[in-house]
Amino acid sequence: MPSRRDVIADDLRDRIATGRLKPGERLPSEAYLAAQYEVSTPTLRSALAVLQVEGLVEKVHGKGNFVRRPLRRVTYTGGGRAPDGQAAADTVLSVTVHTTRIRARGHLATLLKVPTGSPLTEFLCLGHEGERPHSLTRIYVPCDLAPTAALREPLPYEGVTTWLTQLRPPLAEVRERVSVRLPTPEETSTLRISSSLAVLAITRQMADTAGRVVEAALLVLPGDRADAVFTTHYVIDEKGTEG
Amino acid sequence: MPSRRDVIADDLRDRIATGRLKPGERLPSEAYLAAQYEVSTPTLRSALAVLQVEGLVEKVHGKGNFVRRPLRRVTYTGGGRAPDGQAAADTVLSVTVHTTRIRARGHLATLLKVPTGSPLTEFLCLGHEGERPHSLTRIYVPCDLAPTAALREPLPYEGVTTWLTQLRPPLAEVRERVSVRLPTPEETSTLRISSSLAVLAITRQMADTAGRVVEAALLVLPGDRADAVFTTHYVIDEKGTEG
DNA sequence: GAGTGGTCTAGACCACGAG
DNA sequence: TCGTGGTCTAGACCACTCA
Repeated sequence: MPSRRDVIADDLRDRIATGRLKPGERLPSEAYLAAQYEVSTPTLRSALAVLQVEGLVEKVHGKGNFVRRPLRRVTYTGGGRAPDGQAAADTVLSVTVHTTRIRARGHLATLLKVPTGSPLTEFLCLGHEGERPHSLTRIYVPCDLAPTAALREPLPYEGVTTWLTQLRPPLAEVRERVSVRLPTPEETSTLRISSSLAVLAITRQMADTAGRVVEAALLVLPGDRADAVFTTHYVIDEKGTEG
Repeated sequence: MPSRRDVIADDLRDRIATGRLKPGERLPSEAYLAAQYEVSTPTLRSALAVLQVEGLVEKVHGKGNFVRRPLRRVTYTGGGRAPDGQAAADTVLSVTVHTTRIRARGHLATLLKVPTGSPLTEFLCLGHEGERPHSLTRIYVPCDLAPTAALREPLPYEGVTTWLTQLRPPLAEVRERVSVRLPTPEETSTLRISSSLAVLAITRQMADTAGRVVEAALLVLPGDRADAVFTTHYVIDEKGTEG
C-alpha cells in the first residue's frame, strides 16, 4: 500500500528525472505543491524529505526547494596514491585549515600506537570543488616525524602526502577502514550537508617498514557524491600469491 | 536553538547509553512518552525517527519501540582475502540463495568487460549472523570460467572464492569501489533493514594476469554495522615503491 | 512586509499484534 | 477487543530571505 508521501516523492522524482524540473530550478512553494497534490503541508514536506536524503532536492530556508545540480562525484583512492602513481587527491583543490600540536589520547593513541599524551601534529584539511566543500580530513603525525616547516607555515594536503613518500624508513603498509555513519554536527556545518545524509568515513593508518605508524588520518566524505576505490595487486612469488 | 525533537532524542539516547533503558527493552508507548515530554505524538515520533536512523531504536508495528541490542560489527576484508590469508568472509555463515545463468547487459557488461549478451553465471549469496541477514552479495562470472558443478548444485560463497585462487592464469588484481547509498526496496526486505538506513555498497572486479575480468561482485552491507578494511602493501624495488 | 520553509499541535482514522 | 505504531490533517506560530 503506497503512502501518499511515496506517491508524491515518486512523482517529483520522475519530474526531475525527465527534466520537467531542471537542475537548479526552484520548485513551487510547499503550500502550492500541497494544494496541487491535495495533501497537508506536513505530508508534502515528508515527501520532500525523501528526495532530500536522496540528494535530489535541496531545501533553502526562506528561499524555497531547489532541484540539486548533479554533483561531480568525488573519488578517494586508497593505498595512498592515485592510479597514475601520483599522490592521492592531488587534483582536488585542498585547503589546510589548521595545523596544531595536540596530545594523543583514546582512540587516536591506539591508532598511532603511541602512548597517551604523546605529542602529535594535526593537519585539518578541507577539500573543495569550487565553492562547495567535499571532504574533511584530519591527519595526525607524531611530532618528531612531522616536517618542521609545517608549524611555521601551513602545509597543504599534497605536501603531507608527498612528504610521506620520502620517509626513512620508507612506507610499507597502508590500512584503511571504511564505514558509514551520520555526520557529527560539526561535520554537518563544515561540509554543508544535511544531518541526515550519511557520510563515508575512512580511517587510515600508514606504517613504515619498521612497523611504526607514521600517519593516522580520519577522512569524511559526503555519502551522496563520494566513492572510494581500492586496488590490490597480487604478486607472484615462488610459494604462491600474496595480496 | 535546539528543537524539542533533538532535546527528546538526546535524552532518550542518554537513557540508552547509561543503561537506564536496556538493550532489548521495550520503550514506553509513544502516547505515554509524548505526555511525559509534553509534546504531541508527531513530535515524539520524529525524535524516535532520529534514534531509529542511528540504529539505537527499532520500531515494531503493533508491539512498540525497542532498544536495539548492540550489533556485532561485520567486517568486509578487501583484496579478496582475510588478514590471515584465508579467503575473505569464510568465518560468516553464508548462504547461496540462487545460482542462475543470465546474460550480461549494461553496467554488468561494462564491469566484466564482456560484450552485451555474454552468458554469465550469477551467484546470489545472503550472509547471516544467527537469524539476521547481514550481507547481500551478487557475484557474476563468465560462464566458461564458472565451475560446471555450480549449476548442478549450488556452490557456497566460500567455494567461489577458493575456486578463484586456483585460476589459470592466476588472479592478478582486485579493484573495489566503495560507495554509500540508500537500499533498494528489495535490499530493504532481504536484509531486513530500514529503508532510511544507508548501506555500504562495494563493487568488486577481479582480473587475472592476462587482464581478463574473471569476477564482478556487488556487495551490500548494512551501514550501521558494516566496515570494510583494505590493506595495501608497498613493495620495495630498485626504482622506488609500488602500491 | 511578503513569501518562504521550520516546527509543532491536537486530534482523526487505519493497520498490525496479542490475548 | 484492545493497545500499539503508521499516516494524515488543518492550522498555528516562528525564523529566514529578499525587496
